[in-house]
Order: sequence, then C-alpha cells, then structure tokens
Amino acid sequence: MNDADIRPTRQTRQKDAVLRSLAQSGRSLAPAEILALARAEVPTLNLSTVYRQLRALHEEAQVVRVDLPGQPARFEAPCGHAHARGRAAHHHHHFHCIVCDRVFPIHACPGGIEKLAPAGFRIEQHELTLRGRCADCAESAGSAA
Amino acid sequence: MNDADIRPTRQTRQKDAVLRSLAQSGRSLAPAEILALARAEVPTLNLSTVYRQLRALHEEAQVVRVDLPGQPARFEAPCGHAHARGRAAHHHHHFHCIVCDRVFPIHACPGGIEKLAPAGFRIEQHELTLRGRCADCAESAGSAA
DNA sequence: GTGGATGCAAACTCTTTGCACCTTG
DNA sequence: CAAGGTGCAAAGAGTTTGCATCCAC
Repeated sequence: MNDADIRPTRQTRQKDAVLRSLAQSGRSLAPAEILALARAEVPTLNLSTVYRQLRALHEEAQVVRVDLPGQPARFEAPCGHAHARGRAAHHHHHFHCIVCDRVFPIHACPGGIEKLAPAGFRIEQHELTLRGRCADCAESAGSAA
Repeated sequence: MNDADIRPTRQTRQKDAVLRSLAQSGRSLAPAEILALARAEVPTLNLSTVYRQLRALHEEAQVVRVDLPGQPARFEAPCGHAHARGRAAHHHHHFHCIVCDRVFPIHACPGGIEKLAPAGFRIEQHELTLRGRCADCAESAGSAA
C-alpha cells in the first residue's frame, strides 16, 4: 500500500481526450460514447485504449464507474469534493429515471444496512439504485400516466 | 392483453429441469449454473435451451430475473407466496458474496428509502445489493485475510 | 534511450439466432 | 402430424489481452 509502487501515469493526448469528454459531457458515458466524443480530439483513438484508460483512471479515482443493474458500465467524472489523487470516491448511490434514462447521484444513504444480513454474513459494501421519475419527468408527466 | 394469443408452452424435460434446479437451489443462479445443475437430470441439455427457457419462463412470471450491478443476469424461482401463474414476485434484495460469487436473497429492507430522493423526484422502485462474505466464506476465511 | 502507452487484431464472456432434427400434444 | 422445442454452431455485443510500434519522460 505504498505510494512508491504506484507508477505515475503518463500524460497522453488519449488520456486527456477521455477525461475531457467525461468532464464536458456532465453525465455518465458508455465507453463507446467516450470513444466517439474523444475522437474529435484524437481521431486515431482506439476503443481498447479507452477501456485501458478508464481502468487506469478508475484506479486513480479520476473517473467513477457507474454500474446500474442490467446495464453495461458507464463512467463519469468524479463529482463534488473528490481529492486530486484521492483513492476513494465519495460514497453515493444513483437514481435512474425510467423516463429520460438519466442517472443522478444520491448523496444520502439509508441507515441500518448492516442489520439486513443473515447471521454469519459479513457486509462490506452496498449499492442502492433508486428508480422512478426525476423532477423534470415527474413534473412534465403530471398526473398523466 | 388477451390470454388467447398466449400459446401454452409445452412441457419438456428441459423446462422441468430448469425449473427444478432453480426451485431446489433456493438462490439466484446464472444460466451456466442452471445448466450444470439441470444436466444432472437432462445430460444433453444445452445452454441455448436454458436461455430460451429462461426467457419464456420469465415472460410467464415463473422465474424472476435478478440483475446485479456490473454482473451478468441471474434467475431465481419466485419466492415465498408466489401465485401459481402470479405475475408479481415478492419484493426482496440480494447479497452477493465477493468470495464464492453466489447470490442470496435478503428478505429485509432498510427504511426511509423514500426520503433519499431529492425534491421533486418520485421513487417507484429500488434495488439494494449487499456485497461481502457469505456465512460459508466468512467462516472459512476466519480471521485471516 | 527506455518503459509505459497505443493501435490493431484476436480472444473471451455472455447471450442470441439460424437451421435441421426431434418431441409434445 | 404439425407446431413448437432442442442441440449445435455460428454470430453478435461488450470487454480484455498479446504484441509490435510509438512516444512521453
């Protein structure tokens, strides 16, 4: 767990393009979407490189991986008060709008999670996905179905 | 929405084996696991058939699809007081063992979920995934890492 | 100059599909 | 007997990896 064995990752145009795409989009992107966006900057960019960069950046906590049930992984820029080279991203959950399909961070957490496990089970982590209508969609839908 | 256009699905040994495997395991199974178990009954059973049966059975609400974040789909028998041809399965969550990769049902739910949504958001559903060590793995690991 | 990063293609995992054959009703 | 189900193989998405080349440091 020493910093010494963490080799500094090089600054490349590819890495830059990936990060910039995520930062500018302001939402969660699938690797293929990132590729498309980043290619505007680096036309030769390859999908493998996107995946490799995403993994590396994720380990450095420079991007956040968003796994929603039944969906391929997406990635987003770390929100709010993430530390520069911090290793742990702020714990949060997600709200998935069933109408507009957007994903919103939920910076809250229900209590008593530890009590849910059966005897002998040891909980080390949990993930909560809320699904429903976001403010925009709940409003525009109004009383209509 | 007419029952008339729903053709009765045939009774085959394969279908039976899939259902029996799910019922007897008491937990969520990946298609490959189902294949392995069901082959004890029908040795020639094929993965494609498992997938096809799972899809059909899911449409008939005879099996429940379990999607955990970042993982391939699993399936389980409708738990508890599910009606014979009932369509709604009992609400519950899942515990995913990070050691043996098995998934167990959690028949409990943290309170106050509704309060987690930002103003204007309407929660219609939620999914909670617990991750850690199941009783077996927590025990065998003991105090060792 | 050296080692990490990249691009390309092949491999892998999970899931679906085409098709000939078999089975249920 | 006909319609639907099955097995096998091949095809498809999504993701990872081997390897020669390239480039950041």
